[in-house]
Amino acid sequence: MPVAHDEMERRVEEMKDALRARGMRLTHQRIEVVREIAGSEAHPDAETIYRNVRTRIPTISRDTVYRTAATLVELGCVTRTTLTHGPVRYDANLEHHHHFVCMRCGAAHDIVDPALDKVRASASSAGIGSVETVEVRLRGVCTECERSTGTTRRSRRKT
Amino acid sequence: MPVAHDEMERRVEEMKDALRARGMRLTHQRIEVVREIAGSEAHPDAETIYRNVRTRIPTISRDTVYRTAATLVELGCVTRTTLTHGPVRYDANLEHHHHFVCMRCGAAHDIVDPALDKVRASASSAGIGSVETVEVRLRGVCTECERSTGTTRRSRRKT
DNA sequence: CTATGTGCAAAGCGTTTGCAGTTAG
DNA sequence: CTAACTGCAAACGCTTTGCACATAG
Repeated sequence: MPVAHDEMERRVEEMKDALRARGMRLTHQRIEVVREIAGSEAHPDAETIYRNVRTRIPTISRDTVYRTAATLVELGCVTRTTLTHGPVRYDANLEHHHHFVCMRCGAAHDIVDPALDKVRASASSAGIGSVETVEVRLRGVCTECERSTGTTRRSRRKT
Repeated sequence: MPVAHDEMERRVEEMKDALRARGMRLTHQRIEVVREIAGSEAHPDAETIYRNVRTRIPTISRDTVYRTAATLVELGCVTRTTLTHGPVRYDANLEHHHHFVCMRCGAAHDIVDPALDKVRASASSAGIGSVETVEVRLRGVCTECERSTGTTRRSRRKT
């Protein structure tokens, strides 16, 4: 499921501004990687970004994807997360949200739920440290995989 | 913080039984890896297990650690988790629990809190899939790192 | 004894890095 | 123009695998 057009454009402009503010050049490679990350809700990994951008810039290299993604993370425009084992995945949704991860296909869905946001470090965490963020991770089987029992969409290790 | 002696012995016996039940041999290498995983609450990675077991069996190889850990995961005695970026970490605590992860040193603490267990898939997740497990991840700075501001205990990438 | 497990070394995957040529500003 | 960026290839860290020897049962 792609990000709504307006939201995507907003994100793209924000990232471009951040790059410019750092005095970094807006090369067409960078712009396409930015568009790819900003426009996806699937928390894509570097390989997926690379594959998709390659349809537009066939000469782009994986290195540029990795470097641009790392830059966006540094700039705070994107977060890296390890939702599944295997490659790091990039998330352009900066709103506070939670995740549902399919144990069969590895697909990830954002979950925005004010009820989950209430989960706060309670007495149990006292003495352990100071909590800065709370993320709820739901694991299960996505509706798509439930329908096609047995078949896996992508070969990604579960958990 | 090590696991309580009795609990550790219970876990060790459970794992040995599971290995026997599968017709697998209880080699001294396997037993030491089992003891190491069962006795740690720190969610150690393969390298840490390897380093510690090596003090008892100097000739053990990393491969055996990986293989034994993989076997224990298959047998359901241990779970693999990626709490931080970097190496997979093993968790011998099968009780339902949550995690606090220090963003500075990467240390992980188990959190058992019935209040957190109440977090359930609410309306928001409807239509996404069927939820099987819920894990709450708290991120922040552990008390130890708060005390020694600036210094990091271990060099592990945060988040 | 003999099937299983071990250590070794080599390969695998995802990712990072040094370099020389390329390009945005 | 020239500093910044790219693509390449090589290196990296973590993990898995094929093989011949070693050992638990």
